[in-house]
Amino acid sequence: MEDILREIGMIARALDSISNIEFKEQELTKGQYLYLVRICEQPGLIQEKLAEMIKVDRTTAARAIQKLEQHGFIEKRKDERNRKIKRLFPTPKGQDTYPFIKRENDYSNAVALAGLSEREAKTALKLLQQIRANVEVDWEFVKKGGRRPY
Amino acid sequence: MEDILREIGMIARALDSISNIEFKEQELTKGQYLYLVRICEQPGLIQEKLAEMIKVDRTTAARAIQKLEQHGFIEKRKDERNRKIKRLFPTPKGQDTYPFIKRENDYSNAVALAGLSEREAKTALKLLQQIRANVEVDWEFVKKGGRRPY
DNA sequence: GGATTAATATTGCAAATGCAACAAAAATGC
DNA sequence: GCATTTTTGTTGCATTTGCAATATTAATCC
Repeated sequence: MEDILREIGMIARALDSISNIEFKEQELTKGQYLYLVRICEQPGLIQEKLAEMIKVDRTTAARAIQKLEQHGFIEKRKDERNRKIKRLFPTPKGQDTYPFIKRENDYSNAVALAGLSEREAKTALKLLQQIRANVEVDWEFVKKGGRRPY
Repeated sequence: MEDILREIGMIARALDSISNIEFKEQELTKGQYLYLVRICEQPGLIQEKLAEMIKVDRTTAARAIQKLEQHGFIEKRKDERNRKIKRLFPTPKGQDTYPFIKRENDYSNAVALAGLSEREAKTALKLLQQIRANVEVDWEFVKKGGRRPY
């Protein structure tokens, strides 16, 4: 059984750490870039879905989003149809920040894939998508209090 | 350019979240399992190297290790040759906890690889190892204050 | 050998993270 | 239509996380 967990953990922490350092220039504190890019790409998203996408606790997402709002990167708008939800939209400031984040992420991605052929990169993406799909089932199960048999 | 960053981030956060929930039974708080497994597998390790292995800030590692010591999972021993370093060793309690962590990690790994052939799993590991090697160069560079050109 | 630099460890702060608990609106069941 | 459950959002509290700054020993440079 190949142990891919540790590799994935190391890669994720290293890249996240790099991003957090580099995004300080944009006045974004730890983790906020994760939320902002997704809100820019899918305006109107609600925070519950965003937490699911990112795989983070609901309350963590709530506070990160609150900070983004306080610092003028995004705004929350009430929905007339459904008074329970608040839709998230980037402000002009948020939209201005987006290209910077995208460029940094693209660079990190290129660094990560260095030395791999086009074909290998495609394979990596495909395998990772499958792994992610597998893992998110368990994540939702355990998050809701489920107990895994091992 | 395939965007593997987000997939890796999602997978890592989901698995880490699952582990943190499941290891509460072992009285391990957030992240501590990462350090404990490695100390069990490489007794005598020093905390600086451990932080590098895990890809986490030195001070974060310092405090996680301090907690593990306070709760009796590991102990720090002074080195006679080099008075600068402290070597880390699991206590009997730590060693008792190790198999539980290993079993959980193995299970998560199996879940992650579900639906992949033996060959695909091997490929995934190989690609991830390469990606990790690529990424750790930049991590160390940026951690030391280096500025990446993007 | 003495001065400078690097490696290792620690502490002070400020901030993010996440569980528990709560609230309110919507969806579902009968 | 009403009771129950689910969805979505928030706040309190304890904890981890990480940057900056400091201390101490070891290693390197002339």
